[in-house]
This record gives sequence, structure tokens and C-alpha cells, in this order.
Amino acid sequence: MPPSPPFPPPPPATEDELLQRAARLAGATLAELAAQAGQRVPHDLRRHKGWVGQLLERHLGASAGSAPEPDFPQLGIELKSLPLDRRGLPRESTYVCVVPLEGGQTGHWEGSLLQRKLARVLWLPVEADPGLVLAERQVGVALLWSPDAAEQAQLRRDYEELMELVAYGRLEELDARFGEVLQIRPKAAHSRVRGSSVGPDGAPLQVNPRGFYLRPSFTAGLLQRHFQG
DNA sequence: GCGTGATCATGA
DNA sequence: TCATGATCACGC
Repeated sequence: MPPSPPFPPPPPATEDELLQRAARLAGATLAELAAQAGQRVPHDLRRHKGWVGQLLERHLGASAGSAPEPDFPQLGIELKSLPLDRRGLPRESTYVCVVPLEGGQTGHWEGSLLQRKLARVLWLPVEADPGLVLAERQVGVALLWSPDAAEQAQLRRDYEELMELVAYGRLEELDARFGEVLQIRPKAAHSRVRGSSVGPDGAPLQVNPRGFYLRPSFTAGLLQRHFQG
């Protein structure tokens, strides 16, 4: 019997180590990964929405917890699971990070939390067709991605456009339709949650917290860029 | 309560 | 079918 590796594993020391761990997940079912983690597979995700992502985090040794920084701080790499439908297209937008609603951030792309989180992302595709039982869904081949010049430019344009509205206190007229590849949507336990922001006149204002999300068309594009033509 | 992990549920 | 706005669970 080969010795069982420790579980959960410690944070990967190098990028290669992370990639090797991720490669071993390809083809595994969620049932297999849950068993290795000593967990039971929920019947559905309705009350376990982050379960798949957190299971993958544990298998890879992610350490950042809920801190606002990449999942592997030493490596500067963010981990994202990507739920795919039967066509291989993303079913959902991808949450990236909270939108800074009051000061602190300049609105400049460089150095922003969003830019740091998207600088290097380990995408882990996971089957997510509604017709597939959760336990039988398989993990796909991981992709360590950085935005290319075009993607970077588009992200930056959207970020600056969106943050300009935020900076001018025009949050109330900002909705999910803004942004070509990046959007801002509510991100809270529920719609009654309030957080501090600033109104158009500069006066303090309490609003529902927001998050940055990548549109499915954007993640579909980066998958195609790497796995197809 | 906040930021993380996300998916759900509804209307167009 | 699809995007938006709403919501669920966890660690601290």
C-alpha cells in the first residue's frame, strides 16, 4: 500500500506543485473527491452553493480562506471553479471580488484587488449540466490563465468605466447591464444588507454591497482560446 | 457583519 | 433560453 498523502494537503510551495495537484483532479468525480475529503455529497447545491469550489480548494491546499486576496497568496494565483453545461460553455458568471464602494481604492486598474485576483487564475472546469447527478459530475483539465493583451485591455476599460460611476456616487443608476466582460451585481446575504458608500453629492449613503463578476461569454472565450483553435 | 465560495429563481 | 437581481453557507 502506498502511503496516503495528508489531507488536506499543505499549501503548494510552487506553481508546479499546484499544477501537478490540479492535473490529478482531471477526470475525478465529485463523489471521489468528497470521499477523499471525508465529506458527503449534498443532494443538490441549493443550500450548498459554494460546495464544489470549497471542495476543490481543500484538494489543492488553498489557504487564503475568506481574506480579500488570491487563494494562493505566495504564488499570486486565484482558484476558480467553472461550471460547464453539456456544450462545454460556462453556465454562470464568475464572482471575482467585492466592489470598493467608499474611498480606499483609486479606481485605477493597476494595483486594484480585481487586477491582482485576475492576474493569474487557475480555472478548474466542472461538469454542471442539470441532468447530471452532482456526485457523478467530473472535474476537467485545469487551465492556468493570465489575461492576454486584449483581455487585459477590456477588463481595464470595464473596470475604469464601472469604478467611475461608483466614484461619482452614481451607484443607483449602475446595474448589471454595464460592462462588456465585467459587471457589477449585488453580493450579499440578502437584499436588506447595507454597506457604506457615497452619494452623488458626496454624502454618506447605505447601499446593498456589490461584487464584480465576469460574464459567461468572457470565460467561454478564454476557454476557447486555450482549449480550441 | 464582511468577504469568501458560488448557484438559484424569476421575468423578459 | 438567458441575464439580472437575490440568495445560501462558511470562517472569522
